[in-house]
Amino acid sequence: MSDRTFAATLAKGLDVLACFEGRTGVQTMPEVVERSGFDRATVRRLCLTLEASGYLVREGRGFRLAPRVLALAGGYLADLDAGRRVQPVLRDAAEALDMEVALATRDRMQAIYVDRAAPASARVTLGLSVGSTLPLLHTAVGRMLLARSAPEIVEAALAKPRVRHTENAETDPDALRATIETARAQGYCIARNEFEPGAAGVAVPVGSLGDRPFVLATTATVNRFDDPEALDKVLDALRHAAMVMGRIGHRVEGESGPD
Amino acid sequence: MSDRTFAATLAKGLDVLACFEGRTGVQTMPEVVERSGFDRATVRRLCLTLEASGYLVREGRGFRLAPRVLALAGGYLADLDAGRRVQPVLRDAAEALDMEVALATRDRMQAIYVDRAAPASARVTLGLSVGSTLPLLHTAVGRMLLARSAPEIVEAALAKPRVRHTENAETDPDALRATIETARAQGYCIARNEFEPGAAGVAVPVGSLGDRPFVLATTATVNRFDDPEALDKVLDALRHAAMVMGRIGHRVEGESGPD
DNA sequence: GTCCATAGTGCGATTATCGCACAATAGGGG
DNA sequence: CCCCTATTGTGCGATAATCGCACTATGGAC
Repeated sequence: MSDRTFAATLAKGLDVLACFEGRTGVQTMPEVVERSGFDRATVRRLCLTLEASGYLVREGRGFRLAPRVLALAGGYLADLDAGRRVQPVLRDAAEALDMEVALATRDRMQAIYVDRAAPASARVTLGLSVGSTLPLLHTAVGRMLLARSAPEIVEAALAKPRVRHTENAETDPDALRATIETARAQGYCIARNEFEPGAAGVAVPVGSLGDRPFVLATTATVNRFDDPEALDKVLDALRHAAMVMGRIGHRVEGESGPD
Repeated sequence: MSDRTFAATLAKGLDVLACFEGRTGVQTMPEVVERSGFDRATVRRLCLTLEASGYLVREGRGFRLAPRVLALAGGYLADLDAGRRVQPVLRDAAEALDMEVALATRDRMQAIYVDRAAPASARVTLGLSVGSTLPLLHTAVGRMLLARSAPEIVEAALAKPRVRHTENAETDPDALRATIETARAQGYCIARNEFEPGAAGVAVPVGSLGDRPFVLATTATVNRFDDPEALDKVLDALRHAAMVMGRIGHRVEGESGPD
């Protein structure tokens, strides 16, 4: 059926491209066929096109994402003016707290890191970077994002088949709803031991771009936030950073045009 | 003409998506029509599909890149294991030198930042972030990349219409070839005042992924590298970082499969 | 209200795309 | 060495996706 508002081939191509997220190493065509469910000939055509367009590179008998995809992310970050408006703030906060600090938003049913900073002393815990994704339900970032999302998003998140990342992950929908409600009410969210054992996260809101909420978050070992004073210090720093960063995406009127 | 190895619609869609790189703010459909050269109906169809697939978001009468594009970049970075293998090294080097340090590679005819780190004390100069692009000819990063690229790439770069970013930018092809050759010979590259007045950059090689070279680079004010000893210190730090980082993309055999 | 820029639709012609069946190639094991 | 299988590449007809023109609708500016 022909549809004037939808280019099926493009959508399929993007699906194929998405098959390369999350999997490290090269992917062979049979693997992509398996994951995408498309016909072998179709996958071949799409992969070759993606290669010709620079988004994939051939390596041996398989394909791999090309640095071209970074350019798209660069466009998004440039739009936020991340280099100037986000990075310095994250760095200052990270250094002040001696903890990793990240800016995140929501992409579909996941939280996604937009940018991050960490002091040299910070221990590498999860190895997250720009574009890394986290679950919405079992992280402070995710819950804070949900707290600022439309109810149908929250319900959709709760409806999805839940994966327990740790023993301590809360799985009861009502309890989760309550956590999210609390986050909304108190203006911050904290989660311990639910995504990664021994790790805890804190998140606070930072404006939004369109209807996309953003949050500032930090991660540390669980005990780091036990002392209320320590937690306050972290919250203060994050909120200060949030204030400095201002309303993300709020560019000065009329300066969107010039290069 | 039908082509079994090329999906025209996908390629066009990607072209449309690429129209959103580099431009900040929203783009209206007429603007995209202008830039892409496609028919209005085609652009509409492709934009709507990109929106449906989550790569664009509507905002008022225009479109904007969605955080979805970050997920692709995240896939690329995860493949490099950037969070664990790259970030800590960049951070250590940045702190040791008290300068911004970045990992870059080549995307088409541009240098592109893969990742970066900067100490809190570093002043924001250019506002670059992951996915930011730089010219190949007039930056240290670019020249070091060219020094490690196939001759035809170098010639293509030289053939492109050159833009002078500053008064001091070298424009003579032979002189540029010589600079690149020098970079290859001495194993590092330095450029001053050619891209941004008052700024200088230094770059050293760091292995490669497939046939894609990577470089480590740092930026500072011009006088920072005047003293040979200071330059040596910077080079040492960068080379040390390069060594620690090891051969990028060289994963341990057999660990590409498991999640 | 008119005017202009932008957005959305109908539809016929074209041809890109699909997906099967077949051929070629490449490893790997016996 | 040869066979067996997994993968890759190709021919081709049927299908319907895509194109692009012309027309209509919307909506903000004045």
